[in-house]
Parts: sequence; C-alpha cells; structure tokens
Amino acid sequence: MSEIDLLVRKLAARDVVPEDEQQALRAAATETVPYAAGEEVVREGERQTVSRLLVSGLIARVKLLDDGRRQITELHIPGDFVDLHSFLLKRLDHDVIAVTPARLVSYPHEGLRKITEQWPHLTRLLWLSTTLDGAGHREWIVSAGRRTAAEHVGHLFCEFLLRYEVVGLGDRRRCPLPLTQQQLADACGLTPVHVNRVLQELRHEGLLEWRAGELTVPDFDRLAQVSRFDPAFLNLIREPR
Amino acid sequence: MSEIDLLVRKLAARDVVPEDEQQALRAAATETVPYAAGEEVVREGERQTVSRLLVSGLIARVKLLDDGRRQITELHIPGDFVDLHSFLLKRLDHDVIAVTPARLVSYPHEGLRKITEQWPHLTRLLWLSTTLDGAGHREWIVSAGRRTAAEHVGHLFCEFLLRYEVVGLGDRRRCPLPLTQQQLADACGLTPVHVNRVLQELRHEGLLEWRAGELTVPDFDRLAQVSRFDPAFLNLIREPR
DNA sequence: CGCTCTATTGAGACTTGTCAATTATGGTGG
DNA sequence: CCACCATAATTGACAAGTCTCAATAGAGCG
Repeated sequence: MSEIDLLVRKLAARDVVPEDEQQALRAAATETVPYAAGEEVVREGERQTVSRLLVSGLIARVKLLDDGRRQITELHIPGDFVDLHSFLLKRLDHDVIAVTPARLVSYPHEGLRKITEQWPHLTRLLWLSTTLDGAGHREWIVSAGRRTAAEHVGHLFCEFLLRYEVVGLGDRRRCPLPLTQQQLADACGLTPVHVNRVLQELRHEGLLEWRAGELTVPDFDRLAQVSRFDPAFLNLIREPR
Repeated sequence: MSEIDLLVRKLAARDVVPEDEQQALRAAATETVPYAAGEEVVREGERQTVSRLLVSGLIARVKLLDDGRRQITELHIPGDFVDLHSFLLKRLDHDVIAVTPARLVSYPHEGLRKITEQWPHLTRLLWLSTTLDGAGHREWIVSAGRRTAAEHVGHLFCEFLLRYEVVGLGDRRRCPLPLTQQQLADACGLTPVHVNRVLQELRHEGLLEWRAGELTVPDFDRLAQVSRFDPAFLNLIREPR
C-alpha cells in the first residue's frame, strides 16, 4: 500500500486521477514522520517549507485566543493534507496537533512547486483539495452560528461518517472517533459539560453510540435529518476539474 | 483603471505580480455584469462555468437551512473573487448574493484552466487567493465558537477596515460598511435585536461609529484589543509563493 | 492498587433569543 | 417640497440555551 492511496481515493471521488499524476505525487514525497498523541505538528506563524499528508491517526487544526480559549477549526482523517495551504500561505494562522498517534508524509514545497509547473491537472486536484477544506469550514461556520448544540454535534458526526466512508475506513454506520468530550467541545465551540449533556440526549434517542473511540450510528438518515445535514458541501461528484 | 487593479493590489500585498501575469489575467476576463442590490449571483448547487471578480459593491456568500435560518459565511469587497472556488468545485455549497448594487467581471473556467497550464506562478497566486478565503473562514469559526457577541462584531469590523485598506478603498479609521443590522446578524450568527444592543454598547464606549453605510473607528488598536483581533490570518506578508 | 484523566451530575448565573411594540429613516409619488 | 410607505433600528419584558463552578463517579494505566 502506497502512502498516497487514501489521498487518491479521496480525489478519485471527485475526478479521475491518472496513473502518471499519482506517480508524480509519489515522487514528491520525502519522509514519513510519526507523532505522539498531543504532539504539535505545526506551530502558528512559523515559516513552513513542507506540507504534510496524514496517513494514519487523527489531527486537529487549533486556534488559540490569548486568554486560553481554544477552537478546533478542522479535524483531519487519513488521506487529508493537514496543511497543504501552507504551500501558499507559508505561515499558518493556527497550530496543527496530533490528537492520536499519527503518521504524516512530508511534501516539500519545492516539489509541490514543480508539480504546479509540470502537472496542471494534478495542480488543480491539489487546489481542489484545499477548496474542499474551505467548504468544510463554511459548514462549521453555519454549525457554530445557526445550529443548536445537538444539531452541531450530530452534524459533525455525520460529516465524519461520510468522510471515513470516502477513504474506505468506515461507512455510514460506524467510523473511528478518537476524541475526548473536551476536544469535541473545542471543535463545536461548546463547554465539555454541555457536550456531555447533548451526547446523553442523542444517545437516549437512540441516534448514536460512542464508545472506545468508535462512533456507531444505527440510522444515518435519521441523524442527518435531526442535524440538518446535507452532504452537498462534501462535493462528492466525479467530474473533470 | 483596469478591472483587475484591485485584485492586483490584494495579491501584491502577498507577492510580486509580474506584468505578463497581469496581462494573462486581463486576457482571461470576458464581460462585466452589473447586479442590483439583493440579486442572486450564484445559486447553490448549480453547475458553474465561470468565476467572478468583484470590482464594485458588496457581495455575501449565504448558506440557508431548510427552516429559514441563514448564515453569511463570507463578505466580499472589491478586489475579491467571489467564487474562484467554483473553478474547482464546479457546484457551490452556498448562494452568492449582491448586498449592494455590484459589478462583477467574469472569468470563464476555460480561461482559468489555460492559466493553470501556462502560468504556474499566477496559478499559485490564484490558489493563494482561495486559501486566504480559508483563513478568513477559520477566523469566523473562532468568532462564532469562542468569542462573545461584542468581540465577534468588533472583530469583523477590524477585518473589514484592514481588508479595505489593502485595496486602497479605506484605512484603519474608516471604511464602507453598507450592511443592515439584520445582515450583520446573519454574518455573526446572532439575532438582529442582540446585534443592535451590542452596537450600542460599542458606540457608547466610543469604539466606533457606523452611519450611512460607513464605519468609523477612532482607535483601531483599542477596538482590536477589545475584540481579540490579530491580523495574522490576513497573511499580509510579501514573499515568494 | 492507586493515580490521573475523563465523564457525569447538580444548582444557579448569565448571555443571548423571542416576541411584540414603537420610533426612526429613506425613498417615492403627488 | 411634502406626505406616505416600507424598511430598518430601537426598546422592553421575559424565556431559553448554554455556561460556570463544584463535586462525584468511572476508566485507563503504570
């Protein structure tokens, strides 16, 4: 199994990824770096010269306020670039931390630059990947701004189920969810206490189970309906880009 | 004055934009389309074949929930591409509407595709432009999740002042802000009633004035401090991309 | 077998929302 | 130029959702 298989699955859900482009991607990778749970992968503001593809584990993008308030702005599963945007931004506006032990493959910006010079379609696929992040961000803005706490949590769970399904590491009944309630609270902009109460409510309604880092949802459509989840933002349409 | 001048100012704040690339951009534009206030520019889910650059007016990206709740996920000022991400996504996850009368220059995706084939550095600048949107989104997630209502409103105002300053249409004392309180509420995930109270609070503390669609902030640094505003997310660093 | 981190529970406070009415503002036709 | 109208802004009283603080219970780990 190649280090880019999961990324290819993710991209292949949106367009054809020719073999030569896969090869070019593989050639751009350098080493694979392991991280321990809680370890910092990227610190806000520091100049980056590589971007990193997650191949195993769970990664969070975290923004901190000076008084300690913290907000997770995205959670990454295997097959996601956790900081492809650093190729353009050079300095990130957030930290990147490993939630669980994780392995990340490095793609030096120099190699990515060469890809933009020789592989226009692959470039567009990578660009697409960052715009998918953007679509995810917008959905999170809606969740934080206009959804109730229960809808917000349920919506995030639906998102996870489908994203894991796309890369073949889960389906719409179950997927990994190795978070603490504190971390879930930081992702939703809630307190851990309230997240706990919301989870109990969702569990008592039989909408989900969540134990030992695994999420189980007996009826995806029901959870999706209750959470006002519409998968359109995942852009799961295979067409030329 | 060329239609891309404001965009060039925006990009030039982050990297050098050579004359030949400016020329390539100009060549990719087709017509300029005027919109009336309230008019829809792009409808969610419809397949797009052009992207649009805003040259005058104010534009909002709006997401709607089935029961009428509405969230603005981004506000665009002149010099912004309002839907460059549609070049990759093809179908947007949100509507795009004109808040005020506006003029938009069309860039057919076909021409953008050619740019990705012939102008790698310009391609990276356009890609950068969408990642700046992403950084803005993340800041909005933090505002919605972890900032108080007053901080949220103040933060948005600081963002506006600096963005207008970058394109030369304002400075950190004053800029256009042609929104209703209802629209501001939809951008912040608040109710109009609460936005109104927050505005009075900010006004009474002498932090800002806002009349006739124009925002005036006597002391930017004080508003920024009160709002926990850190301009880093705007990525205002000129370096090779 | 402790120890530490995580999850759970309860009581009360506070921010923000809801509903409904009133006032101000700006544009338009006469 | 004025009266009128629709929209936007403002106000008040009260409800609701979420937070805070503090304590207890549970679970994983050396």
